[in-house]
Amino acid sequence: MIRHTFSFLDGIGLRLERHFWRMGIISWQEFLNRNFVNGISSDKKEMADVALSTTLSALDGRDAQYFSRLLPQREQWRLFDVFGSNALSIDIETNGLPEDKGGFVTVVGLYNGYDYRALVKGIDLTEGNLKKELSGYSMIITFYGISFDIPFLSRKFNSLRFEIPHFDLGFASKRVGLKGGLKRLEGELGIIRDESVKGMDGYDAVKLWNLYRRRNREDTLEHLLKYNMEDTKNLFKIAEIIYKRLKASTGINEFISHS
DNA sequence: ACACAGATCCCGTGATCTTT
DNA sequence: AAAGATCACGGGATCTGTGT
Repeated sequence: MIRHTFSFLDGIGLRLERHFWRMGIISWQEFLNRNFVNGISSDKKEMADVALSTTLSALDGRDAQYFSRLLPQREQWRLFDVFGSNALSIDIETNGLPEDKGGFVTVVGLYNGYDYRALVKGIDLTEGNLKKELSGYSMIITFYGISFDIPFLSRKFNSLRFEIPHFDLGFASKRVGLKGGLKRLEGELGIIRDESVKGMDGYDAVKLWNLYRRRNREDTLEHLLKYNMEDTKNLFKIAEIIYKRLKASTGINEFISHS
């Protein structure tokens, strides 16, 4: 989808982008091949050509940081086809308190499509380990992580940087007409939760953590991790679905030759 | 070369939503 | 309860294409 995207260019919005598609300009290369493009002046065309060739080489180099700055948050989903194969879903649990009242991260769940990893406070949740686990990935997937998980982590672990594209399924799902939180979304998309964590929510995770700390019971921690794992893994499945729907909603599919 | 009309972008503001 | 992005909405600014 990123190769069909023009709306990051100066003075090009979503409308002009669609206009290009209608005229048969559906990729950067086709834009570059033309000397004139209906809808923009030749001055603008030249500027766009320069910008596009820079972007083209950034794509060749799979420069995730470049693209995270290029696209506004709400359009970062367009990078999923290029960076999704090297993406990491993130879901944190906390002790439930506001940060200025002693709130802290208890669990950071990470899933790259193959392996699930959980860093647990008091065991292996350290800034260094987090950095190690995050490094090398090109995209992060969260559910409203933009307003919760990522700022929370950033403030607790000062040196962490999330300078890669962020596919936030909370806002994305809303855009394709799906309402509600993660659990409800799973239900609507037919994603089944494991019996042991069915009906649980974030507050249950808080209670499980407190139980684990007070009674030091390993099985409560395992239960908490199981819950977090379901959340984290499901983000990946949902990302695939939402990406397809978002792409379809742009109308681009009508202009891509079916072969 | 110039002016106009319509298209499009862009920048507030305030309300809304979900996360633990 | 706090944070952050988005949406809807509207008005102002800018650009494009057309006609004279």
